[in-house]
Amino acid sequence: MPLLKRPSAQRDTRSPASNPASELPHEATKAMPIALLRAREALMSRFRPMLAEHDFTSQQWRVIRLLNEHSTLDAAQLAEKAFILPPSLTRILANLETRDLVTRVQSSSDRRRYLFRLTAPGEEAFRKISPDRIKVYKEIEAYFGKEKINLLLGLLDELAQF
Amino acid sequence: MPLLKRPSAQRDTRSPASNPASELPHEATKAMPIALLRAREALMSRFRPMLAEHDFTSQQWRVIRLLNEHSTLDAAQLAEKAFILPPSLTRILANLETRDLVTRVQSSSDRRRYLFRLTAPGEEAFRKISPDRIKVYKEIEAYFGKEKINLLLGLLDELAQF
DNA sequence: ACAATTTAATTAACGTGTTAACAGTATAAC
DNA sequence: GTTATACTGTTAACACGTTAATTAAATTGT
Repeated sequence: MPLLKRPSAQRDTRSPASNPASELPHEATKAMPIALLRAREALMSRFRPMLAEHDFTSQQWRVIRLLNEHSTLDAAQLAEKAFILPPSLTRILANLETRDLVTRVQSSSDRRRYLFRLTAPGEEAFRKISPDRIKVYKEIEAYFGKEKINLLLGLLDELAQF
Repeated sequence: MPLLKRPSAQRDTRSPASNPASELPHEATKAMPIALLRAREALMSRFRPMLAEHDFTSQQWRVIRLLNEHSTLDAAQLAEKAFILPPSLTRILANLETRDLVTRVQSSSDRRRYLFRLTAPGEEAFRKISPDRIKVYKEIEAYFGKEKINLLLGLLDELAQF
């Protein structure tokens, strides 16, 4: 991997075609967003087919999984933990309610808020998929190794605080 | 809007005593997909506002940037380099053509193929945005450091080959 | 108490992600 | 040369991402 050579590259607003691409200062940084995308896709491509067999998208599954862990959450908590924006979450929850996998109860202390929880079929769906999911986790760990995973996670967390 | 908070890895559905922490096997791996998402969002949240000022989405911009680097590409090459699926790319190119930023020419050797290139206004748009973009790259590097960026990139590339 | 502000969730509008199916063209098999 | 197969880009249908505006309820300031 090429390291940066000279700190005096000031006029690189010019076309990159006139400059050897590998020595441009921000070559690595420029590749980061897509590298993150590709890495994520490598993982998701393993989960998606197995979720699709049970008619779940990865986002729907994230909500199911969180409700299984915490039993009741309001929309704001779900949005934060699942990293899903409120408008998307509204649609996802409407979908899951229609399928009787999730129910909502209006909070009595703050009537703007709704508390969501899994129904019995929702819990059942979670238990049914969990083994497949764990199998994929094991494959990832076998390929990549737990130390690298933790190293990568640390870097990602630090970058996320930018 | 969403504040950052460490995911508290706590499962209270079973007694942890029967399963020591070292045997909670996939805690880290489980967090990877969202960690990748959060890291990417930290970056994109810097680029999006500045692109929006020029009426570009990040995907549209990726296409513009690639056409600036390679001058002519067909749809398959664009899809691969920009990591955008063909149906999305079709819509993006239609949008950019409507705005006279990109033109297409049917390949004479293979008439299924279309070669895309920037128009003069397209090149102008690229040059206009580039300085802002480079400023963000520098901020990222100042925060994170080039060594960590390259370390992270290496890990991401390796994970992407899973 | 009451108006102004803030907050939780939703709706609207548009662009993209994802899968499946399709039309037109090129290549391979025969 | 005709048929079968594979490939390129597109369309269709649905779900999610993103921003702005909206509704209803809580909180603050006075």
